[in-house]
Amino acid sequence: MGSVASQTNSLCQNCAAIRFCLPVGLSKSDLTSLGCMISRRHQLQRGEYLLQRGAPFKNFFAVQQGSLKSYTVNTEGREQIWGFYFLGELLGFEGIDPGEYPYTVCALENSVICEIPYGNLLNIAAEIPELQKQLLKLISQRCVVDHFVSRNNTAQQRLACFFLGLSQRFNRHGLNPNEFHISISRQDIANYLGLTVETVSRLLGRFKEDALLVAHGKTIKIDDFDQLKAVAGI
Amino acid sequence: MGSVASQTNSLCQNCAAIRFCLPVGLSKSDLTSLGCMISRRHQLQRGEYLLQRGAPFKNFFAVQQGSLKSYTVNTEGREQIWGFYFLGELLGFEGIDPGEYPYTVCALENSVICEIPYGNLLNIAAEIPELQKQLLKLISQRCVVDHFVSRNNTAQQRLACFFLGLSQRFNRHGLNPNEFHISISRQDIANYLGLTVETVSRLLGRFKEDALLVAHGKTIKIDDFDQLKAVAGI
DNA sequence: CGGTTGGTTGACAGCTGTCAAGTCCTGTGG
DNA sequence: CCACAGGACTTGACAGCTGTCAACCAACCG
Repeated sequence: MGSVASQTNSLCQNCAAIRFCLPVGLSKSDLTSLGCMISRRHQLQRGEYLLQRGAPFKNFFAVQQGSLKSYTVNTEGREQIWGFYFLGELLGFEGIDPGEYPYTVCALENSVICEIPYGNLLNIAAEIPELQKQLLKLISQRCVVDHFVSRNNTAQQRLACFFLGLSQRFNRHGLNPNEFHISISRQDIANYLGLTVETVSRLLGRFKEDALLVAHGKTIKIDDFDQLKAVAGI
Repeated sequence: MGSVASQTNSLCQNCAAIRFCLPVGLSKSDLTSLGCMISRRHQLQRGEYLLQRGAPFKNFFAVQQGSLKSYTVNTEGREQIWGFYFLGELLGFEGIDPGEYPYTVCALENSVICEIPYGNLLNIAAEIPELQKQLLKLISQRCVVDHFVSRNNTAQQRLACFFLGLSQRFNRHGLNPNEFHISISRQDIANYLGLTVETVSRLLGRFKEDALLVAHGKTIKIDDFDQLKAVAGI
């Protein structure tokens, strides 16, 4: 797990996520204060860990580049994925109450992650109303994201919901909502949705047949949004 | 939907949830400030609505008595339950980002709910560090609660997880973790877990046979915690 | 007492998981 | 550039869990 000593005062100003991460609505001086909050930036290779389940809660993290997944392992040794994290998204706050992180987090691709000490963030958020608002907004957003796929849905509905949710998130980030690249394996998709790889694979085949979307490797191209929504049941 | 004009200055001081709701760690004067935040208290009969999906986000809510469920209805007319809310638990923050509540909330039994205008709460939280901390802690708690049951689990694992989670929450509230009363119907349990009533009913029968727990109507009595955890796979 | 709602139990079908084999992709090393 | 190895992904056969449909029982209430 690498890290870089950096000129923290410009960390946020030059970030690609400035329009939707924590800095939304901040003045230039407030932005500098926030940048100074960032205690370090983790540079992770694919498969490297940002944190381990049970580690004492100290920091929030924000994705500056790349993507991550969080997961736990149950007694049977099965991985259970909580969520995926993309550019500008926050993670770690589920550790506040228990005082330790409830999940392990690892990089899906080469990634850069900002580490923000929680205590400092609280202090500065109390002084900058816009930051406080945005902090809560991002947490709220995350809660909705993780409810987007319901346990009630059939396999087909879940998978459709999953892609619609991704599309929505990427769109928010200024990316193309119709075609995007994810570093998530079929296994991880299946796991996140509570399905098996085989089921996911079969459904992707069916989605392609029905001209809903094409998953070519890690590239997703949504061909028929309305139909996909219909299939998703939303 | 009824409401009571009230002496807001003492609202929090006499509440049964004072030790785990928002007031944790507050001085008496801070407590009064918080109490004054409460714009009204909703008194709901069973089945009455606190809010409807799509209503503009304005307030947080805290459960002062009773219990609630939040849910959406999909295009097929199927109810999809997001969560249940008990004494001292917060709800509504999922509306922050979208600017509207993403779910309908209705009372599972006769309940009393504190309404806390979001803007005011932010202002006061910025001034009272303990309140800010507790606010985030409660939100964090909720995020973990709703991840307690994984989509990966089998029906049996989900149901076991569900009761373990309830037990943990009630324990936190100073109630008996081994035997408790819930106002949740079998249908709502099934729905929350992504199962059918029939499956839940059958599993409850099996749990009883295996001496794990007895569900007599709405009363849950956990007989063998370790075994139940083993079944839950946690 | 009867009607209604909620809960339980049974029979059966179908979706999805399991197991297995085969194919594609990617990175590595010659 | 090619060959190869290993993993990721796809496809098929089959079984079993869970959903669906139906009937029945229990509790509650007018």
